[in-house]
Amino acid sequence: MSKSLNGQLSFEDATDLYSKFLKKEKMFFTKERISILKAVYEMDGEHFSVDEFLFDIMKRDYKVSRATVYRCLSQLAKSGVLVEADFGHGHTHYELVGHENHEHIICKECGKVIEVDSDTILNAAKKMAVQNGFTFISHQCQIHGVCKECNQV
Amino acid sequence: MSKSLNGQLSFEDATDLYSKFLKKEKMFFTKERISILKAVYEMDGEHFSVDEFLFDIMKRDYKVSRATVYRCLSQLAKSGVLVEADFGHGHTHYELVGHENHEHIICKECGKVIEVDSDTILNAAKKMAVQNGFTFISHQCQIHGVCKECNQV
DNA sequence: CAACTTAAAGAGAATCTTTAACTTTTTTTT
DNA sequence: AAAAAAAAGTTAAAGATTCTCTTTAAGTTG
Repeated sequence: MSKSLNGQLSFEDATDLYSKFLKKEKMFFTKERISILKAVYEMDGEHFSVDEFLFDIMKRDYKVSRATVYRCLSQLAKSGVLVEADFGHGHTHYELVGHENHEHIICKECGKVIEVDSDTILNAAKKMAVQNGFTFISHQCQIHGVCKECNQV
Repeated sequence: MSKSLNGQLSFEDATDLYSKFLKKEKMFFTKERISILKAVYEMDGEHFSVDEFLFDIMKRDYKVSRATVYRCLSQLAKSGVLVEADFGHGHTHYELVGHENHEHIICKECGKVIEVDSDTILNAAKKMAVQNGFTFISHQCQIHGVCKECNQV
């Protein structure tokens, strides 16, 4: 499976992963599901909430219902295309699998989220999982702090 | 500030932290707030949801309303007594500040959560924050996987 | 390809968690 | 003890997500 230059999962590979998942679950690759996967790739930014996604989907004139979006994004997460992330904002965020090892630094003041990579943390996480008898799927790390701008105020 | 043997914040220190926070915010240390702090220390297990907490509080015959519990737990988190954690179960969990550096390994199948310590991850998280211009407050790391029991099925 | 069977989409209600608004009670201050 | 302020209780509301039910679309079979 190839990765695009910036490390993010390519659309082709995503399609592949998703369709394999659907096949395994005896589900079908419907036109709505295709639309949603496409729309995911048309999102800008590293992560999005379901609401942001719905807003975007409306702009792009895809006609898919709220419930279907929820169902499909959850399937995409199970397929290994998306990762669910929680920044403590009261709702789930999704992001494309890609740089497998990125962490989020979240400003407690303004809510800003930036992403960083850490092989150290990824490897440590994998090791911990194995040591405790788990098969490793993914990890997420949120670092809470106060950003430079908010500190200056 | 002393820590108890297992590294967890002692009740006295917690009381101290909370009362300092309340003073700073010009709020008072009411009997309900005392009850809730006590009840937090009477919880068993490393982490609890608000619902589990409310259930426990009823068992122990503390008479505090749902809203007050929500308000107070949030204050305790701001005071540095509790830490908010999200395991993707749809609601917030709280846990006592203590082993500052523990991570959660969560089974995707059965939802079981176990805790592990990692200095490596803590230090890496601190370093990342500083490198990106943030003052470090805390970090949380969730490792998703499948536990031994679920893998055997 | 028409009839059948099954799955998925859509719509909206239901649920669950959390927050807000308002009223009553308790504290604090005078 | 009365007046003022804060917090607790209660209930309603909001927001996110899931569930249920009906309709529509997809595969399947004869």
